Amino acid sequence: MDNKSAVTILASIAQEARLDIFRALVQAGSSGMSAGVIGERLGIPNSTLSFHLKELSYAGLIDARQESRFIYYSANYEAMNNLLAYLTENCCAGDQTCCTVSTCETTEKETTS
Amino acid sequence: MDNKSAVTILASIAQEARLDIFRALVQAGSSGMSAGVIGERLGIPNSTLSFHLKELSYAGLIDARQESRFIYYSANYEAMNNLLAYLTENCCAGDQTCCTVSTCETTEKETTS
DNA sequence: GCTTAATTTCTATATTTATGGAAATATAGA
DNA sequence: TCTATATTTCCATAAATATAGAAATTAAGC
Repeated sequence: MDNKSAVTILASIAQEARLDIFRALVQAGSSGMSAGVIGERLGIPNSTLSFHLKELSYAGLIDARQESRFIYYSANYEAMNNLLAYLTENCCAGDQTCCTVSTCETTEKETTS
Repeated sequence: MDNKSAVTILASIAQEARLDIFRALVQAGSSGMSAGVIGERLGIPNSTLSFHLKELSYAGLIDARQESRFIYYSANYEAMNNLLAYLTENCCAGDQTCCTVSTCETTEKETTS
């Protein structure tokens, strides 16, 4: 993760509608939600929603897959984790007890050991 | 944490110079850095730096304290943690093994149990 | 109260971003 | 191919944001 990528990702969720969309997808899990359902649920007009979905996709924070006539959008958890790791990198002057980098893996599951 | 607060915080670091500033302060620890040192280290003109520091302060992501003739800025780790928790809230449709919310406490230290 | 140094405010300009209606473009079933 | 539905693109407009020089302010030491 570099500065520019992080800024692109952060800008993609630094907007009320897009933050709502992203959080809904984070909570929806890997199956995601269709554009129509997202728009209906959050009360966002088609064209506006499409614009915002494109922003989030471009940043790499969400994925899209076509299924029948619908396009399903889902959170890219790996991208989210990379961003959080970048923000907290070398946190607190190396004090290990200060920062714990978050993890949120979909493919490989971790034990809390 | 609500949508608007999160957007304000995210917008405050969704900018190249400000992200650099914030990450430098995250890494600097609670002692922080003076405005002059930040500006010199990152090559940012006075007025531009002042503008960006104000944005970060307004969002609540950094704190300022006067010390002699200098103003020291430091990361507000609690605000950062709250943001990260908001982003990952109820992650992955309740799958506990998917998301682990990050923590980065300065005052109360956690054991990794 | 004067001087020096650190930081902020003022100002103007350039750039980017958000919005939503209308039209266009897919997609799949009949 | 025709039709219905889902989604995107086009477009114009409004609003917010980034930049940095110059001037102003603040704070400390003498």
